[in-house]
Amino acid sequence: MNYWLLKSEGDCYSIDDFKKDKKTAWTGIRNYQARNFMRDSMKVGDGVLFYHSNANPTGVYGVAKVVSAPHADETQFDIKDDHYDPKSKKENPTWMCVDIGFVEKFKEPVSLTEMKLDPKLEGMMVRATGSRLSVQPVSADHFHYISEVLCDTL
DNA sequence: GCCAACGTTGGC
DNA sequence: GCCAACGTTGGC
Repeated sequence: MNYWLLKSEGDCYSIDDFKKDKKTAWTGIRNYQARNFMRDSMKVGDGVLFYHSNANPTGVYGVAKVVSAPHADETQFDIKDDHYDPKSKKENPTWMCVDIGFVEKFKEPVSLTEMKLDPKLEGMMVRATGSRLSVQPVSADHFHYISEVLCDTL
């Protein structure tokens, strides 16, 4: 079982939208490294930290889980979609996504500031400056620490 | 809104 | 294949 951190901009798709939807296809990822993680390494049941960038505060807002195998991201074929990719072919889609299911929303978000200050989270990818990757692997220890310890002790 | 860091593009 | 120019991300 693997663990991940997925980034979303708060005004684009928020944790409240997600809570309402219960389940969503994680579309619009147009970065090869992020795609490769979804395509090659994500499995049904994997744990996901739901992260908001450009939010106040920036940080982890809740937990989700992977609920589908990787499949083609349909937005790449939709000419009206912002993420339309004219180079991608139906027979051989460039971009893949997975579906994720809502698990919980934290009472208070675990802020990036807090995560950066906590020695237990040393080495976490999201702490690195210039870490723009929107799909990041997270260690089991870091996942459990954030979703079971930090979010309850605020 | 600013700007640093990063990814992608395209000329050569 | 190099690298400069450009566009985007994301913290502040």
